[in-house]
Amino acid sequence: MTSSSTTPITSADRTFIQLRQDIVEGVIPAGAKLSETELSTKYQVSRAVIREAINRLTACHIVERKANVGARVVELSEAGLQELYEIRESLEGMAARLAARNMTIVEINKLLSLLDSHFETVRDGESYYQEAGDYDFHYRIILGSKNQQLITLLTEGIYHLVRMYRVQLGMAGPRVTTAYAEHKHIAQAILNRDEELAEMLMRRHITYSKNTIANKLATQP
Amino acid sequence: MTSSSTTPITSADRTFIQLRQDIVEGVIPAGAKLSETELSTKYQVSRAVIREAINRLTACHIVERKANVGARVVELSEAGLQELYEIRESLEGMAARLAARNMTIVEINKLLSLLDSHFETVRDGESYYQEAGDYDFHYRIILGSKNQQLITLLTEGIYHLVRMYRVQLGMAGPRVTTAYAEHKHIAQAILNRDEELAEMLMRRHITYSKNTIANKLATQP
DNA sequence: AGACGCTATATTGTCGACAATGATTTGTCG
DNA sequence: CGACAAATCATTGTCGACAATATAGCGTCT
Repeated sequence: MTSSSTTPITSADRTFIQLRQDIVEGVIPAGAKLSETELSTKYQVSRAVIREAINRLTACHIVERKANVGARVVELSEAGLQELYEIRESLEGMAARLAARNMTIVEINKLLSLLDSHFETVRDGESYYQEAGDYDFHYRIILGSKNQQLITLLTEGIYHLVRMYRVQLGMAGPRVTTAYAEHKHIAQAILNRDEELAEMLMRRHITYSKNTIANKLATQP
Repeated sequence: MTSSSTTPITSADRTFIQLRQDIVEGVIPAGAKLSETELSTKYQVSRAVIREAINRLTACHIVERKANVGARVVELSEAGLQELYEIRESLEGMAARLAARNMTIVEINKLLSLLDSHFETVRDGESYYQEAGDYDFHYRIILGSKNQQLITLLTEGIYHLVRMYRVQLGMAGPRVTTAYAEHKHIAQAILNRDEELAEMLMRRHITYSKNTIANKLATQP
């Protein structure tokens, strides 16, 4: 996290974040219709701020809106997951490449020590790693790219959709330790300033990750 | 193009498209402040629809908004161009890869004949190619990826920013014919279903394109 | 004279009401 | 009895007014 404490000032910000969280966490289920009046009473704000929140959600591709009809939460599908992860592969691969180019030494060292601390939790058998740890790792590499547009595109846009898939499919499983090794390799490539390798490893890492989730989706849709 | 003629029904749609065009074309200059009241009188609509239009523009990264302060058109900079084209390289590279995988034979044939028609205009010395022709080519490959999220991300989001850079720097020059050859090679790779090569060629093509624009920006900022 | 604090002003954020559009229900006709 | 059409209803789109916040200008104090 950067030290810029971006406290949500405006009411629309709070509602947007709240709504997004409720959708990602599944409190509002996938495919549900978002009635503006209903939500305005539920969240105790005017319809205008609900409207703005919904508009921002559509920008993240978390909800879809049709003119004069209304907005619905997106449906989670095999095809959608495939598409999303193709984009992730592309974008985060580039992020890894740029991180290998632009991350400072101290940032890389912090990344490595982060992985070390992860290793301990993994060895202790806690599956804590999956959610927060994985997020931390990818987040730091994205920031390390120093590409502001890429950063906002991923962190504000795509990542919440990714989280939505993960949360609503109840991710867990044997992939944890494997992912740790892959993270380690990526960090090593970044340390070596090997852009090519960093990108390739990240792309493969994400492809593997996609297959894991796709299996979950196939077995328990 | 799909046959779905998405006629902008709502007033906010029209205003959004109009505003976006005015910004991209430079009628509203880069860095300008967007006063809501001012624009509402200028475009003869309520402040609410101007607000919604501006919100959509921020989603495209064409304008930036600060809470309780206002919205400004983004500034065009060397760094911004760099960032934008790194994203383009990544995303359109992936699009080319997916196009090689998913485009139908008839789509590929149409792409090739499109290039043939382009060749004639190039040989006749018309620089028409640069704007519309280049756009057509990339657009078809993006659609050919069959990845809906990628399609909207590029066509609704990033491409308008790219166009803004191009338009406001007055693109033209000797790159035209070179780009044609690159396009030809990419199409050939797609025809051969060579995903790897298609992605690589597209990435290089975009890198070259970036350098051309960067030179313009360096000489006549 | 310079800096700090306060007030005035302009702009954005929020709200409730009205208008327009789409969906539903009901009634009539074949 | 089924299907089509018209009217009713609910929901979204749009608007003007009010409240909250930031900026700018002025005055005062050190």
